[in-house]
Amino acid sequence: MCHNSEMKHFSNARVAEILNEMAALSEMEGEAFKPRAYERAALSVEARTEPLAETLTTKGEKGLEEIPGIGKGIAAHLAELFATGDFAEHQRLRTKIPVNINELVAVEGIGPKTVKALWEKLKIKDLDALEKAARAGKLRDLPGFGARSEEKILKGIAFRRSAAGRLIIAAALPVARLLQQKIAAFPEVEKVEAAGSLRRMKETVGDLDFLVVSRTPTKTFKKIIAFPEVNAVLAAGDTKLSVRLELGIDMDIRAIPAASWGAALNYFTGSKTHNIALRARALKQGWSLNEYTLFPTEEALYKKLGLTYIEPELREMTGEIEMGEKGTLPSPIAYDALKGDLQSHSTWTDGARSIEEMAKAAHAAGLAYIGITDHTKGLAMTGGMNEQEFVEQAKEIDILNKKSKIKILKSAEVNIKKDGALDLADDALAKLDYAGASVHSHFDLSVKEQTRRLIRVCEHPLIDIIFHPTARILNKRPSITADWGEVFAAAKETGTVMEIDAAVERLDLHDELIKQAIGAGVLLSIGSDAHSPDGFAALRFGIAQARRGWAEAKHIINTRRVEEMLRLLKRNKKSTP
DNA sequence: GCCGTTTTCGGCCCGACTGTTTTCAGTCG
Repeated sequence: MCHNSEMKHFSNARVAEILNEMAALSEMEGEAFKPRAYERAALSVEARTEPLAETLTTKGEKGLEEIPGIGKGIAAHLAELFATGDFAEHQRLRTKIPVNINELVAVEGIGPKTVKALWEKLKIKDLDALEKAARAGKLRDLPGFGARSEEKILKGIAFRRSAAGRLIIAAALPVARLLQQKIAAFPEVEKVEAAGSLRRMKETVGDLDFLVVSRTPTKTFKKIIAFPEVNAVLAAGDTKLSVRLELGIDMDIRAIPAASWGAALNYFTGSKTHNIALRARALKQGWSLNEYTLFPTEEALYKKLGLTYIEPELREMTGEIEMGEKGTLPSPIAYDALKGDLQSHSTWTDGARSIEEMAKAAHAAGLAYIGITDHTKGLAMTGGMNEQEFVEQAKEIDILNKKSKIKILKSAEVNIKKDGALDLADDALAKLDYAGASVHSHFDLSVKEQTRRLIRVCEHPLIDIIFHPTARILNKRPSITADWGEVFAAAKETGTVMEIDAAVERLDLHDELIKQAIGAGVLLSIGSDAHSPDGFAALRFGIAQARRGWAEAKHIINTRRVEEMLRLLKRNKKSTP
């Protein structure tokens, strides 16, 4: 039995990391099914809001077993982890191959088998050693490796490094909220807020910036230092505390007087270039703006500057000041504006839950309709469906729609082949309520080929939406390169909708391209890309990205009721003369 | 290692693509 006081601290994110490491380790062992089991468990843990430590304390191992993907085996491992700081099976496998697996497999194109070979033949443990070996041309001696593999790996490392130290917003936000709650609960604390890129809902954040109004700041700092989430103290003064979080990023906390809350919040929210422009504007008006200027609210600050209030997501110096001056800023889409979700998956392919369960979860998330967009046959890895299977799925959806509280739409995520052709026959596409298509391979075609490929999809009369258009994976795979001006022009011309995929590791389209697409007159959709009921929570991040791209509700088709949304789709429009 | 209104044991893992290969291993969502 473990008692709470003796329990080691592990956040859900950290547990998920360890489970993913177990997946890789058992993959190296040549296990066929265990890796998938560990991966599923990791996904499940990552998506959970309640800390596992709490589940374990209140409900014991049985409570852990209730989590989908966690059974007796993993529950026992986790109980051991929380009690002792590690578990025997993990230690046993790690001793065999003592390398930084998560760091290595994060490089695109490197998987567990490669990691194993790298360790056994070259004793490569981490990214630095891998880079050195690749530069020295040592990798090409390994079986199955050549000069091109080295090149590819070096490219992967470079991309990985350029992203290092930044967390995707979905990983940072829950921890920030938790820390905020804990600090807010201190009796001497009057106010606490997270500022910085997190408040601007940037796709990745490099650190957390907190502002706090406290009667006894040093006392507050002391208590923060004692948080289990804090790994090390970098600096601790009277007004500023800087710590390294277990999360892998730093956190700065600044104690400020309540009277300058607005100015400080504004200053520490950024962006830097936005702030510089505000300060220059103040100087022009004959006064000086800094974080200590006496503005209790941001609203008062913007008003004094002669600007309409500018939402944090818009503060990236892309014209917001000029428009704030003229009062022509867009009203960004509200966080509760979506009436439906247009991309989700079920057990028919790689989703974790049935259509019925996904529909129920979408309803619980406040949606009125949901599109089921399971994969097509070309993506065999996901169990992609053929034409006949779509017919069968349609029957199930018809039956569910008779009793479902929300409208379930028949759709598909059709795979786009190298040349822009699709892997599902037109007559199958015609039977759907709408169809989306997306790129899952051939990421590095030339700009010309990639552009032509996407335009060809736009020109298909039965593809209504292009899902995750750039195919990027945050911190892992760069966007495909295409002439987006040309692609958006074709989308506008053909009435093809571009998606903002809200999946936390995608956020695709991203802010800049969203703005460009809107400028080109293209309509957008926001899709959760949910593979489980938890997946709908991601919609929030898609909306944030839309706001950062200056999208208003009118630009996003699924802010409309289902009939109205469907009328906007290419397939339901009368052909223009 | 998980899961079960077809199963508490035997299913799960489907195939395209890449880079290296003369027949295949590894990655990917």
